[in-house]
Amino acid sequence: MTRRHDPHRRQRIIEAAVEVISESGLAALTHRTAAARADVPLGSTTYHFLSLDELLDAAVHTVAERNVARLREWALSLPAQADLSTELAGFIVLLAGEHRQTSVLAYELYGGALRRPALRAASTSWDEMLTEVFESTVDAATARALTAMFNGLLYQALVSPGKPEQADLEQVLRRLLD
Amino acid sequence: MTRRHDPHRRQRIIEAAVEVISESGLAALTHRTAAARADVPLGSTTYHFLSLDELLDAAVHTVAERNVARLREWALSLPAQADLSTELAGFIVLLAGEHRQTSVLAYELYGGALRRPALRAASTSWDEMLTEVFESTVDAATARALTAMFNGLLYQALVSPGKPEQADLEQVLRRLLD
DNA sequence: CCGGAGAATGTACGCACGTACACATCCCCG
DNA sequence: CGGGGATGTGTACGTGCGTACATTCTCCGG
Repeated sequence: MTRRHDPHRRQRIIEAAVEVISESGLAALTHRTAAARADVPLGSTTYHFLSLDELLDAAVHTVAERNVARLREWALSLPAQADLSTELAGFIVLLAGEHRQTSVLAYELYGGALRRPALRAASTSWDEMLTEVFESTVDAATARALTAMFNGLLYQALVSPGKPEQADLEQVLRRLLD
Repeated sequence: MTRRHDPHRRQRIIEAAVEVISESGLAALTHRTAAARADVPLGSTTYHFLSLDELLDAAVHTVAERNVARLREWALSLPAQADLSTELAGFIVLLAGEHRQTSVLAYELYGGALRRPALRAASTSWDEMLTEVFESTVDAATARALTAMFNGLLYQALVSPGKPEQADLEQVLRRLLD
């Protein structure tokens, strides 16, 4: 039962922390919730992470990396002659639906980054990747506009009850892209 | 010294709570911080508010009302033939500069609203007022696009160090509005 | 003018938290 | 193969929190 030797203990704790903040939010992460989730004793989390902030940083960094990776994959999977408005509207629907939990956490991080510099890298890397992706298709100013608009639309989709309508989103995006 | 009778005690506590969350964030609001800020004993906050959530709700409601009022005032002060891109860029600079504290709180509320339904009304009312203002100038879909973009741009301005450049913002906004 | 209802106060309780630390265990290398 | 450093564990301490509540005070209506 007791896993006395566990070479991946540290990584497992980070993974547990990611699960906790994904499901229950940043405020829910404590040494105890992470330890319970990872099925390790309390002392283990304080041994591997000198402070709770250090654990939070590791978890947030992991989440940010995965978000950016997902975005990159999506961009690479786009058809060559794709209509950006259609594709982006579909991506928003996907992120607000199937990947809702991750997206909610992303915008919770957004809000938190305004007061906690440690979280800033996560939101910045997301914005930079968005702009980078868009700049391969449109000019720099439009890419910046699109990044801002994408974030605004995705947030609205997340905060509103019910599924967003892809057709509506597409129409709105066309105001900028057509 | 002891103010045994105070007809506006409840309102003063709400005001203190607004100050606390404006300066130090949502997480900083406790019965004790609010009481200290209002210069009343701890028992006073628990007497006037059955729970901390009730106090938080009152404070958030107050903040949301003021934000919406400021937005309405700004809209009414616009010159008749104003260029919307220029004016909006200036408004973003103003909100990210002089009114930074309030704006930071607004987007902290945005993030929090995703997990705490009690905060949702605050972010929703802001979005609705924005869209309402824009619809007096542009069509509905553009207004929605502009609301999303405005929020995205203002957030970026808040999270980035240094003052945003009004000319840059204006150029980005023109991608949608021209 | 006085009594009671509402307002105000101070204290206390129980809980969850971050962190520290003494002790147990394990692996690896000399 | 044995010892030492890294790893793992359980417990305890101090703090700040939300909340409850008995007590004191203040005002005002009859």
